[in-house]
Amino acid sequence: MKQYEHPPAEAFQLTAILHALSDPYRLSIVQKLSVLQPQPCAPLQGDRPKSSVSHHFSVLRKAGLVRTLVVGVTHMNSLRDAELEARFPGLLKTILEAAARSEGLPAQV
Amino acid sequence: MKQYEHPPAEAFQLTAILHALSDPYRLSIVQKLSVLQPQPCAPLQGDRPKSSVSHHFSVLRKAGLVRTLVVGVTHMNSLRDAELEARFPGLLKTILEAAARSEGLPAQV
DNA sequence: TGAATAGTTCGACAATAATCGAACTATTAT
DNA sequence: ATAATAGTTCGATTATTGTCGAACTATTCA
Repeated sequence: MKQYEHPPAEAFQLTAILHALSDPYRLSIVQKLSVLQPQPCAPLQGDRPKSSVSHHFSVLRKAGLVRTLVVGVTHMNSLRDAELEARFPGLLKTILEAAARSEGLPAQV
Repeated sequence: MKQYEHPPAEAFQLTAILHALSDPYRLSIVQKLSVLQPQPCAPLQGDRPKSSVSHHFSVLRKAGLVRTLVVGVTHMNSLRDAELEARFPGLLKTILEAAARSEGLPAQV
């Protein structure tokens, strides 16, 4: 049951977090996790091949957004929301609110 | 006195904003502007060549973060903070606070 | 043990983005 | 008109990211 490395909260880098969330697919993963967590990778996969999904989760983990717990054969992902809140208060919540706002609008012309 | 194109606030894309701010140099420009605006490009230039600076300002403009007003020979930049606040409440402020927090810490090991 | 499941790692390729010199544009000052 | 100033645009180069198939690992189940 080998587990992942996760950076400690003190090592979170704002620019890495912003970069991680600047990808629409990764942002959508974080949005879905914010509603239901923890959750394995599979339901968040969309139509992408597993190797891409794995790559994006790795980016999210390295930025400190997601913690992945290996439980048997599935990898359970959750947001590190408490740690993020302690390190960068309001950041995740505000970005998630903004993400919710930018949906359901007429396609960007 | 030709002026720039700036996207309307309704067209702001969260992911473009996050991407723009995920670059440390651009983030530092936005930080400096938040303290003193409007401001020409030159004082924000650092040690970079003009063409790079120009590129980064273009990214910031296209994301909707910065408005550039051509005044005579200088280009005065300011944050589009009111419009950003209307479109994505709290976003810019929270990111700037996070940026302030992530400074003055021991180098990331 | 063997097969199924869930996801990772590797490696190659494509796409996007950053960097920077050189030439250019617009405005102001002489 | 000429020159100086402030910044842009172009084009080439490099660096960083994203994508995806194929092979691999770890765990569970039969």
